[in-house]
Amino acid sequence: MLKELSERKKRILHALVDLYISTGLPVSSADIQSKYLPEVSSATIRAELSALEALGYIEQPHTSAGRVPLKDAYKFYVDSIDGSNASNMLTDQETAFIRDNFFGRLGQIEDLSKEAAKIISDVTNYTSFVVDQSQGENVVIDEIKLIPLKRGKAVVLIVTDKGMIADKAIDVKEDVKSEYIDAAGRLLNKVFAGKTIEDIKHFDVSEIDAEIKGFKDIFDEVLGILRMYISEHSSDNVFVEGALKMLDYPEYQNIDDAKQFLSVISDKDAVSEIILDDDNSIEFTVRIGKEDSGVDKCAIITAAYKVGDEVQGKAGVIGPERMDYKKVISVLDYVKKMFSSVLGRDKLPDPFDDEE
Amino acid sequence: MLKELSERKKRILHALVDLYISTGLPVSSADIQSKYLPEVSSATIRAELSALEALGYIEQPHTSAGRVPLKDAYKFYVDSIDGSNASNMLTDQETAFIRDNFFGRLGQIEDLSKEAAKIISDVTNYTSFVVDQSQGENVVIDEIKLIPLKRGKAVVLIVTDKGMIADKAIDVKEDVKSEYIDAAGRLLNKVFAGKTIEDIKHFDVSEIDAEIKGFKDIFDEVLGILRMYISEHSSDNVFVEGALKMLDYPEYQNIDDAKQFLSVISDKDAVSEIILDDDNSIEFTVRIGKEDSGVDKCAIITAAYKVGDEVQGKAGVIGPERMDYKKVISVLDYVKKMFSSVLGRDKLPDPFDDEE
DNA sequence: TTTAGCACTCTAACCCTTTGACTGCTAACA
DNA sequence: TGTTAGCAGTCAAAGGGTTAGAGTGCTAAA
Repeated sequence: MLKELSERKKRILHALVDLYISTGLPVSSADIQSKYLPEVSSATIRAELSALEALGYIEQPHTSAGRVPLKDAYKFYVDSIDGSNASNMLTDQETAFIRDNFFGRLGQIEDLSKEAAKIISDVTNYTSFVVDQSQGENVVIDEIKLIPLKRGKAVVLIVTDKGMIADKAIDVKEDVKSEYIDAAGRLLNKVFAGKTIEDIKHFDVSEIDAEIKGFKDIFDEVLGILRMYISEHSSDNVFVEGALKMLDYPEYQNIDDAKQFLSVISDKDAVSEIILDDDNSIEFTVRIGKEDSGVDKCAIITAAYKVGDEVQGKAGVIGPERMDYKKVISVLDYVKKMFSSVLGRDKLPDPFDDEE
Repeated sequence: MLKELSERKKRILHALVDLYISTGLPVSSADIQSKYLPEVSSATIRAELSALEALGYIEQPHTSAGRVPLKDAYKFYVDSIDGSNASNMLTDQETAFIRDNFFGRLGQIEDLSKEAAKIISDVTNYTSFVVDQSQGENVVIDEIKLIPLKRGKAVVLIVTDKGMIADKAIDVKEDVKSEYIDAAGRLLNKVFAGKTIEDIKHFDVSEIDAEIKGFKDIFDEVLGILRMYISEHSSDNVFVEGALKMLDYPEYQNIDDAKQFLSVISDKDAVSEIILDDDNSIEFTVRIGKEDSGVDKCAIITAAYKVGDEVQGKAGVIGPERMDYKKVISVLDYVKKMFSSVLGRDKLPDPFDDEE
């Protein structure tokens, strides 16, 4: 199906997508001729367009209209940029903006993900998302801290190799001694430290039943917190920004489409399903017009960010099919580097101060 | 301005608002006559409508159209229900739904607020909000805990009389001794314990400059966390549900209005500003067509929920002016009771089990 | 193979007319 | 004096016809 096109056909197809991306209007042979191929006549281009239409790359909304790209045309277009030097599409201001915002935020992976989503949306003007997968099932519990407060409360801190995953206040009996809490803490560490989330899932309480007798209440609370984390965490690590920006594009001037889009995008489970269902090993994914997801008429560009060889999460953009792919890919590429840099303390191309 | 209307004018005005609420279309004299006042002719009603128009209650979109209610008409309409027995508007299913959902959730005030917002939106089919004010500026800091972790990190816990307000990981130098952390903790408590959030706002660092010398880094981090809390917390306790439901109403079929509405409603600061700027002492507020807030064309109904005499927060609905006021007021009234009941452990009209 | 020229097609915009839903007014009536 | 029936007047919305113009496909010549 993807038969090799002649060089001129390629140029024409590329020009057509380019024009359509910037205007959103059907592209005529004259447009292409005047702005991209002045050396041939519009009649020639018309003939080529006819051929491209027969090949299924483009179509006419009606007989006397220009051509509009179809999925294959976008795919062709995306392929033609992916290989090239994407990141120099960004202006110096833009890279500076991204970098400054990225390093302005220290700290938690959550803040970082959220910030990244905001940055991507700000720079591209499309809806963006970040799914953080770093806190997955192979997070190892380093330590559990039990800190007694006043009034019969205590705080449980669960510290992992990737940071903190939970901090909840629980009730303990008002009159409990601090030695008791300490003992409970030691027991909890004995039981949980070194285990992964995956381990906890299949955890069998009866095995250690005898030991925990005296600390049943506290033990159950902690187990409850861990279980909660396992069941709820999947939606906690999805960050969507700029959902309303989609309404600026003519594709979404129809209120029903807009509503459909917004309701999908504000459902974090749905978002994470859409994002995560493609192959983890591919660094860039571009999907155009995904019908079954509830966000048809959309293109989704995803980049996996890694530390070393391990995928830590995905960041991406969701926008109209007619999207500024070059820019989006450039931005995602740069953000990807930022992520690797911050998370893995790699060297960055630009000099900056960040001590470990 | 609120001159007393004749009984017939009242009936006609009430009928007109009723009809307009259910259809959303301008109401003609014949509509009112056939469905509400068959004993007089449409001509008579026309004469009355003319009078009501002169009084500023209603208007015609254009000469040959029916009448549409203006703000005063809605106010009149709302007044006419507020006094009556509002809560029997709800079906048994509805009260059961509210009650079950309310008590199904135990626990944190945040979960409760969020759940309440969801319930209100589900039952009324409008956008709802809950603002929790129980964690205001007179929260007293009980204690600050500094807990050292591995790898040069430490956790700061700020405990208040109302619960925990912050728990952030901070960096400390890798080689710092635990005595140092303890000392820093003692200093922090000396400085902050017993103070309110309000106090912190006007806190003058220079006063205690000498003492904190050795702990400057940690001290600054904690102060940063507190400042962050002060500046950001106002948006943490605003819960909005069902924002997209507004798009179902014909008033918001225009994409620009919809966008305007959504952008206001998804900005929590803006929401809390809109909600909180009216008098705290009034238990029910109905505002119709608030121009300056960015959500004109909307009516906002707010109920303050209390424990004892103290306002704990506000819950409400934001919807088209043409809103089912009776139902909304009934729902809010019932939710109000639920809140008082759960938070204050009052007695409820219905029997249910809730042990202290 | 490319090009210029031309006839053809189809949408979008515009204007004009018609329709029908209301009202306001008036004259008659209780 | 208040109410009503009847009727003329008004206006928005819908329908229909025309025009303008943007673009194409085709053809014949270069």
